[in-house]
Amino acid sequence: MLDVKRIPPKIGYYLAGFADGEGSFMVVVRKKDDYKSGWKISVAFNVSNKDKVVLALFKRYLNCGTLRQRKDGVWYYEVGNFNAIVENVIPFFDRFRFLSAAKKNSYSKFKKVVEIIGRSEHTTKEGIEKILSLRNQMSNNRSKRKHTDQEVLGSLDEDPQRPYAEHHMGLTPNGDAPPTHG
Amino acid sequence: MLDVKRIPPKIGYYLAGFADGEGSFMVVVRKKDDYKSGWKISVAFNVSNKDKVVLALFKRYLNCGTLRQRKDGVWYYEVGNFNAIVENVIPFFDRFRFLSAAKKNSYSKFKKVVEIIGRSEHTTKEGIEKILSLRNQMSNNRSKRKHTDQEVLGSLDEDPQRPYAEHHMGLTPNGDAPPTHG
DNA sequence: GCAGAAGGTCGAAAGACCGAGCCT
DNA sequence: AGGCTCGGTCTTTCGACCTTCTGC
Repeated sequence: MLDVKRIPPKIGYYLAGFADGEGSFMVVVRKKDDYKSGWKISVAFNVSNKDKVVLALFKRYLNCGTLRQRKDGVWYYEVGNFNAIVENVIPFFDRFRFLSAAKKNSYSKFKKVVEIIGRSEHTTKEGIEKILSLRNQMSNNRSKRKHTDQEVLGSLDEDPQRPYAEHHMGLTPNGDAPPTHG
Repeated sequence: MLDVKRIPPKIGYYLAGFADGEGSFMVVVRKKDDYKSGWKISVAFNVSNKDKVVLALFKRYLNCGTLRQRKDGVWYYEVGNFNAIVENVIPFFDRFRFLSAAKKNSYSKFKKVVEIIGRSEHTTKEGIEKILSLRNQMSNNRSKRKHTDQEVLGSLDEDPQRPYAEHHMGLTPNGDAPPTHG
């Protein structure tokens, strides 16, 4: 757990102000065929800038995340590790709070999604429905998304035990009869 | 003069961090035919954002400047008043300092230009040369500029009494012989 | 079956400018 | 003659996404 009391306030508030303008809290929804539900749901925090200095301060004081240079030359700081989001990122921004309406909004929705994932409900239909709803309420929604709610939720209605039931009815992968439990 | 001691540090550092990412210090060079030198030189500070909240805090705590909404919907905070730059903006950012290399650079160059203008040297050829040089050293230079150094400096070499001397050698605008001083 | 690191990219939101016009 | 405000807009930097790969 990040000890926010050890962070100099002048650094903390500065980074919070910087993140208010340049940062982004994301709910990531990706199609993954090897996932039971077919969807990989995660959260991430990122800040990008041409200048590396402030991003290095984020890495240092949040004590987590990765710093890389993108192909386009822009420096990119990102925390995708769920435990680090819970133990470091959230305690930081709960101490050094956002002031803009937009960031307050997306951050509070982000935290609700984190709670759902923390209870491992992001693998259930109900959890995913809640997460998609929260994602839609986020102010940073730019509608650049590839997968609509309908696409995600529709696929969840299928029986996960027989994902290709429609196409492989009555067949097992190797053509043999299904094994019994005995 | 802005009393920076009265600004809550948490607000001050937050705004400095925000300005590090979203703000801009500008040296403004505009063509003005009714100016003696033909060029109007000034400085300005601005911050823009879709969200109005933080910009309103700038106006409140810097206690100067204008806040407006552009045609494209983006909110725009700007300080163009020279006295306010000297009495409010600079004391603020001298107290709540920038951390990124890029902003430190452009801010220090900006202050040097302010000093030159403060001594009223921006009306002399030497002053304008210094200002253009500093403008070129600024990290926020995006080369979007309309007027090149050559264009500005070249026009300063001309005798203001005979602005088209090079092209009208030996000719007066009406084709008559040049008038004598008598 | 799930998570994280790393790499890549579109397009809107910013920055970073300019000119007119008003005021003194 | 010069300072400031308002109105406007071009261009690039980002925000906000996506994919693949690796590991257990």
